[in-house]
Amino acid sequence: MTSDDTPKAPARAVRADVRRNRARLLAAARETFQRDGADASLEGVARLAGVGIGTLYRHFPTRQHLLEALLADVYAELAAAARDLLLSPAPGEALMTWLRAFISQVTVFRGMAASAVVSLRDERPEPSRRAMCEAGEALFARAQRSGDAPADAAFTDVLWLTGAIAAVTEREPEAAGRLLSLAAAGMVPGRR
Amino acid sequence: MTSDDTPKAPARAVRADVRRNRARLLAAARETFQRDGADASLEGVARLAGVGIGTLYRHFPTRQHLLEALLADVYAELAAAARDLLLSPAPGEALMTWLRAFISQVTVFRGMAASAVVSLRDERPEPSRRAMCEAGEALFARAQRSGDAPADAAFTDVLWLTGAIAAVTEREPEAAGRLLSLAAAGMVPGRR
DNA sequence: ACCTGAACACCGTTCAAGT
DNA sequence: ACCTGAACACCGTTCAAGT
Repeated sequence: MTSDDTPKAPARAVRADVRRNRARLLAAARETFQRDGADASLEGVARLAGVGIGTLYRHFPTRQHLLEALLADVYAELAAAARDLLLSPAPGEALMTWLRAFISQVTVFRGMAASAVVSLRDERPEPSRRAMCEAGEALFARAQRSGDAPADAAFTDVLWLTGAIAAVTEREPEAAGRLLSLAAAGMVPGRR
Repeated sequence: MTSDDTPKAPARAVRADVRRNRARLLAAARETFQRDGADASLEGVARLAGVGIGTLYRHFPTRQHLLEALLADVYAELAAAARDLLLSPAPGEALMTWLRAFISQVTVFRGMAASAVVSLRDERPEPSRRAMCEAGEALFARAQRSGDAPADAAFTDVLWLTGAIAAVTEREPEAAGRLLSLAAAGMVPGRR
């Protein structure tokens, strides 16, 4: 935030190191979690990244921090997808397409969806998640206006319910599709 | 299964011990899990039950076995509730009441609902769960016949979805109620 | 036949020492 | 300022010894 960048700051080289370590840790975590699930050994992640376990903890104090860093990329993509879908003509169809994408993206590895549900409950903003929620909410509000989605429902609940489906079906896309269709059409329609 | 019970079998006294240990373990697990959640230390459960850790493992080879033994009681109560509700006049209302009871009963402690979802996915019969599913299915079939529930939906999916809601809302009854209402009425009604 | 608990294995987490 | 990895703590699980 300093407006003048005097040449007394030699923090550049160090920063590159830190950033590279962070990137390596994220890549290693992605690879490890895809193979062993979100409960994989963090020691293994650090080893694959080529850093000490202490460095992992310095960057990501908890496993959930590491998982949310991976989710940030997913949320950014989903935000972009929601903005694109806002241009499509059918509001209900567009919302459904986006919810299917949400489930698909958030079940890249076992345990990721559960982590996403936790992150969605978190009160603090977190930029990429906030962007996704805003874009998704616009998509949902349009469906409400067109009468495709219930006027009295909250978008946060829609996303929560969709996350719940992702979390229980995990890597069974057909089952996820069935449960999403069921929740979309209604288990006991006509209920308020 | 022997039709003659010859007096040569002195297994009675031992059996009483075993059964008492099992009962103590279940009571201790219930108490411990209610306080610390389903991921509580099993060492603590054994200590509270007054038995060695080896005895716990002899009775329940995995944590999930222990949790499913606790769930068996819940399932038995839910089976009875479903049979009672089959006598009520409004099929849709009766189904909703039962699904609410399911969520409530299966969220007695943190982590119980996740265990229930796992147990529901299990292929093997398991008497009390089978009884609950049969009674619940009758309730659901009646709602389908009266046009309150979709004809093309499977009861196992309805229960799975309800379990998912229980698992993510856990000990927040208001949230569970909202998500259940949303899934009942439909997030995007008119979808197939 | 069942129970016990010491022993083993494994993992998360911290922090003193190093660069 | 950041990194390292040994050290500590804790827990799940087994199994030889006991009753």
